[in-house]
Amino acid sequence: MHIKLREHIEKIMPLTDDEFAFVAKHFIYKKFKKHQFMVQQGEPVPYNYFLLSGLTKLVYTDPDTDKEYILAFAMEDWWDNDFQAYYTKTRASFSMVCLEDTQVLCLSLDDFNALRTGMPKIEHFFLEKVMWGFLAAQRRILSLMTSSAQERYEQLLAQHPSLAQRLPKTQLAAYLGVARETLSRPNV
Amino acid sequence: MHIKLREHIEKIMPLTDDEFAFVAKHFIYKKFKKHQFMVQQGEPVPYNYFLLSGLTKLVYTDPDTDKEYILAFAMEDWWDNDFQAYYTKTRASFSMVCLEDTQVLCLSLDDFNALRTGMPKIEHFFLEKVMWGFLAAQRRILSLMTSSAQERYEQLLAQHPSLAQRLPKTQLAAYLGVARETLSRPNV
DNA sequence: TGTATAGTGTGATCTACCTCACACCAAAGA
DNA sequence: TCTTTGGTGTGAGGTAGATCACACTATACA
Repeated sequence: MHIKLREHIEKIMPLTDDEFAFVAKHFIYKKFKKHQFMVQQGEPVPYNYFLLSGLTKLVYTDPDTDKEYILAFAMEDWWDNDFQAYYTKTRASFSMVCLEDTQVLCLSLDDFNALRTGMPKIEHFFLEKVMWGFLAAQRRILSLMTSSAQERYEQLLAQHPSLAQRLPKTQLAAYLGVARETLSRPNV
Repeated sequence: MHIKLREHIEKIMPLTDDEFAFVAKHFIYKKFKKHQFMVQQGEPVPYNYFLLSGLTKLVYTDPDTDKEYILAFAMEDWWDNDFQAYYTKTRASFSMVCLEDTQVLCLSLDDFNALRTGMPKIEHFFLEKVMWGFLAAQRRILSLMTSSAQERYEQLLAQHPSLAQRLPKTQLAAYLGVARETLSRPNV
């Protein structure tokens, strides 16, 4: 079951068996059902999550309007979390919700820090991960500023066709920051 | 002159004199005049930049409309760049332009990699930096989705009053993704 | 097997914001 | 000193897209 984690890490940084054993023992396995909340807005965030299977969303719910804004989706082989709350041991600003049954490997902050100090190589891996996450976020900011709703929808369909198939339009709209109805309107 | 870099790094990770000497020798000093392009859209990006003083913008210019979209500002004690182009040795998608006379320390990609491998501790520093950059980007995405132009303007004034004073409204508007005129309209 | 519940399309308003256009003022450079 | 350039406010008109409302279909559940 941890084999997926190993493959995932070794895409960036090869590990000896001993090294991976050291990494693996810091993770614990959990499974969640569709609709379950892995992280709840307003609650502490004890773990960081690496998805083995399934599909999750990271979502901010406006307390006044109850409108949902989706910051990220995650599926197999992705990390997902309210990283800020996790990393600063504060309460979650977002919820992380299962859109399908989901299996994860969990990493507590203490274990994360133990990994970082006990095995400097792992910092290389996470630096790489976070850097690409940052660049993706920057592209999304640019896309929000430069592109129309329709264009952003088409970009999403082109870049993540699998996501678009697994998710209802309501969820895609909440990710794109547009009204659900807009995605059905005649294309200009 | 490198003292600012040392202070900057040591906010996150203390260094011995030897360690810092090793770090410092990978950087070279440069200065630029207001209006100079440190990075040019379409050109290679040989360096990463740590600002000692001054003010820069990272900007995407739409080739068709010539409209500017500002991804980031940077001032003293910040890093700024088209990181993707830098890191992948591809051509810049953005330009980096001086809005004031600016002094920087430059780090080539080879030197960056030499630092990372020669001194694993430095990965810790960059991981920390990039993580906070990622979280800031995520907050900006959320703000673009949830908040009106006026609200985003007020958030900016509240969070970065110094920036707002040093910059014309045209630049702030290009950062917020709104028309310049909107920032002058009666506040709702 | 029937009844909720989720997902989708479509029409009719409404509005925040863009665009264009122009006037005014301040700072910069010849 | 004059002239250019950069920055700002304000009006009028246009539009992408939000919002509200409803009908239709498919899936889940008792």
